[in-house]
Amino acid sequence: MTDFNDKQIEILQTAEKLFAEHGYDGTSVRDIAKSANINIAMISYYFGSKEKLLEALIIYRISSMRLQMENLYREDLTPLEKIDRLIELYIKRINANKGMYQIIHFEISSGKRIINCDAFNEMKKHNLDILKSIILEGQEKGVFRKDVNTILIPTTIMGTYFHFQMNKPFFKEILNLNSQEDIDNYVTSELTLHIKQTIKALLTYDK
Amino acid sequence: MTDFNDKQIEILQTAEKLFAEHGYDGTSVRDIAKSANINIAMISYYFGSKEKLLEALIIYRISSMRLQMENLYREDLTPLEKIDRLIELYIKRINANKGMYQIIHFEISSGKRIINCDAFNEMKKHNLDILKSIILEGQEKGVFRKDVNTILIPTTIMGTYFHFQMNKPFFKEILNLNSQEDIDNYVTSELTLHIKQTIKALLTYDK
DNA sequence: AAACAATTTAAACAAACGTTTAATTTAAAC
DNA sequence: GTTTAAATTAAACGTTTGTTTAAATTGTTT
Repeated sequence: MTDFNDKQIEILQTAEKLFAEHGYDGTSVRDIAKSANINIAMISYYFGSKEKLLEALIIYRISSMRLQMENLYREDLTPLEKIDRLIELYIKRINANKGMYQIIHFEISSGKRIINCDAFNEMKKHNLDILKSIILEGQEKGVFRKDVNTILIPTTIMGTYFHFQMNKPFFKEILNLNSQEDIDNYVTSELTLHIKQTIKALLTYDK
Repeated sequence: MTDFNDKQIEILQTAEKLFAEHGYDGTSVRDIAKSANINIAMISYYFGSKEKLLEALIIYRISSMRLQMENLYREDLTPLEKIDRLIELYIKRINANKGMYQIIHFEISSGKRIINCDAFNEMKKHNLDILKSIILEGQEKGVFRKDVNTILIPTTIMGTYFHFQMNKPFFKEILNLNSQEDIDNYVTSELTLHIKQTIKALLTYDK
């Protein structure tokens, strides 16, 4: 089911790029074909339809998006250090799958297109469980406060990241970030720091 | 420039709803015409084109989106209380303009469509200035820490809110929120609390 | 080399798209 | 009541959309 040949993968990657840039509806199969240097009919030939191409793309990407968090859970780190590492992993993964997230978020939030987000939800649940266990560990050790809404912590981490990316033009202006490289640097330094600082403050703050 | 008659406003509101639900490209002028019970030609007649309709919509909405933050700045509250009020104002306004934000975010982040987001950026700058003065006041009073990235605080507030809304299906499932009413209640209680708690922790936490 | 299936192509398909036209109805002014 | 402008309509415009066809090419097997 998830075995695609080189040609199919090339189409999937091209589609991913264009869907992320211009949206699903904003991208025509001719755009994809031209960008991938293939004939239009090849999309129907390999995937059946444009909609099935989107489904295939989501399956193709999500299956390889699982976080390598299991080892983190077992590592010999303090709860605070684990939170730091967790945030780094989150950002690293989103950065590596920026396009896919852009697509999924729009298609899910629009709610119109019926896409199989079960795999996506399962992944989120799994990540949430790992976070829960880390926080519980911190709470038992008396380092973390107990009245935090654990479920909303990944939301704050990812929300901050995405909202920054969404308002790139604004931040480019007020932070004098002229190139994409400047932005990437700001993300991996300042933004990551801000998120770490925020979550750690939330977890350890005592009123 | 910003004076629309009743018919135009009806079209604008219908377009706002559909654009927010299905995206700009996902909505046809025929969809809008049918939903607003008008003839297709009326859109060209009143606005010139579909793209100009979008521009008119953004002008129409953004001009009435200014926050009533000026009074907040002058009110006799502690910096912490002002932060609380600020967050409430943020969420209240986003809730009232949910559709517009959905549209703007997608169109801006896609970057393809050239829309006049100057007014939008000006508004954000203005809100940022008010936040800066509140934080400065808190810092001078010794209540707030001084090594926070003020610029990214609205990003965390709004990002958390939007990322929650984007993942509604996921939260519906794990939080047993069955109706839209349940979700709205969760937003105004739990989610708002979480955001307040997070920002206050970030501002007052001392390492 | 012949036969076969898999791949790739150009061309055509009907449907939907945004927009325009020209005719008609409604409203206002005189 | 006639005239003039604004509002509204159905129909058509030329493109672009996703998809299919049938022929041509390539690769593999015998």
